[in-house]
Amino acid sequence: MKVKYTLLHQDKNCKARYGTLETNYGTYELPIFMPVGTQATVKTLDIRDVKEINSAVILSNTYHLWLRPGEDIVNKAGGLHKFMNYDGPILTDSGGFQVFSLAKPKDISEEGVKFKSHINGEKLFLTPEKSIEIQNKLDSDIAMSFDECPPASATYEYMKNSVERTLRWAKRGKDVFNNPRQSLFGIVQGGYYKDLRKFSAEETVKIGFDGYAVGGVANDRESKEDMYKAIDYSIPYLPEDKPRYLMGVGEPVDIFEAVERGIDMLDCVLPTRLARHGHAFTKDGKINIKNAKYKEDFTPIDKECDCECCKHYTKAYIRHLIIAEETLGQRLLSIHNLRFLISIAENIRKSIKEDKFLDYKKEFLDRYNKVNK
RNA sequence: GGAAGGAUAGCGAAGUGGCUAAACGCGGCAGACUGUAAAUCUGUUCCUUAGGGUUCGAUGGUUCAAAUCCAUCUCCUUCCA
Repeated sequence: MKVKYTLLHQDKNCKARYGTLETNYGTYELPIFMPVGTQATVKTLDIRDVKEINSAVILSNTYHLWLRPGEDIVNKAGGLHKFMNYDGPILTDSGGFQVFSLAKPKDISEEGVKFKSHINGEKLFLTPEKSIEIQNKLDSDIAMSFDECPPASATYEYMKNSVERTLRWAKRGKDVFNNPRQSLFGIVQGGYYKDLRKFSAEETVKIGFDGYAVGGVANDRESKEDMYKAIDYSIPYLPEDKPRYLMGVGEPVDIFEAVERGIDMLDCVLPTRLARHGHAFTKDGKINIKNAKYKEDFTPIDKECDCECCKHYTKAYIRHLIIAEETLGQRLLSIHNLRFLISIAENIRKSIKEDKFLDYKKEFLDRYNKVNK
């Protein structure tokens, strides 16, 4: 089935929305934070860990699975869900982000994008049709349109051409799309140019998708204000009855700012990457567990947190694990950081239903920023 | 008792007359990370009141100049008795 969004309540004081998303694997409340599992695994976690933290949708990546193990193998396994033993919704990114992270502007043509494999340097060519065909085979619940994700610093002229090409790619992808149980989301680009965001959003909606994403954000060390503007420039042109997904964001503060502007879904590698690098979110700000001051700190990372890491382990122990490069440390911190963001999303949903989103946002951020720098 | 090799910053290890407060690695201390080329990357790591000061086992020499050459001593490793 196609995912179905139902708007149940909008906060009286801002654009924050509470709703539900019906999927092949049940109905979930939005807004949600979605963990990233690029290579059919949320790094360091077992699928039981992922369920334990009350995760809903998880991400995977077309580009990575295309290269390894190959979409045909995943297809033979019975699709991505069976392959990775996950009976919840999966969203696959199209490889569009890899256009940003792996390809150079000169490698991008009307037909598609030339890549050099990050694994062995092999020359690869990915097109909108190919991306969709791979995603159809992977059999995720939500496929993403193949887009160019240009840096925020791109010139107006570059961005305009890119937006127009991404629209043509979106159309081409939709035309070959043929998996009846899968949904397809379009992606709004346009950087921080108001008119390009509007144009991109309106034209993407004209093509018609099951949901809409705001992309091209948080990829160029731009200011947070610019990033929030990009959302503001895009949202007004998106239909109310479709889910809105902000791609690749973010930090706790960004989740609040995005939801306040009408975003329903977010994903980010930050919680798991920070975890692997020894950083942890806490209600009193982000901490670096490797700091010497935690050497003899026998308290949990966040004593108010309900995750398996905080219930059973101390900072001193996790610090030891991370410094000794024991993978359990990375796993425990990943569980904690993901649970931290997911529980924020839970509280956000509750607050929107009570028209108290802005109160919750202020309460959370006042405390989070107080000690943090 | 004899022979050979060695002793360099917290550790390991380069350096064999000036460009050396001394490469590099580890360890230590910090920082970055936003649709994952990311268990990665960056900075820093003798003291300092920032002008300098004191270093390369110890002491004494040679030299304009020594971690680098010479002498003696101390300790370590290996080999021969």
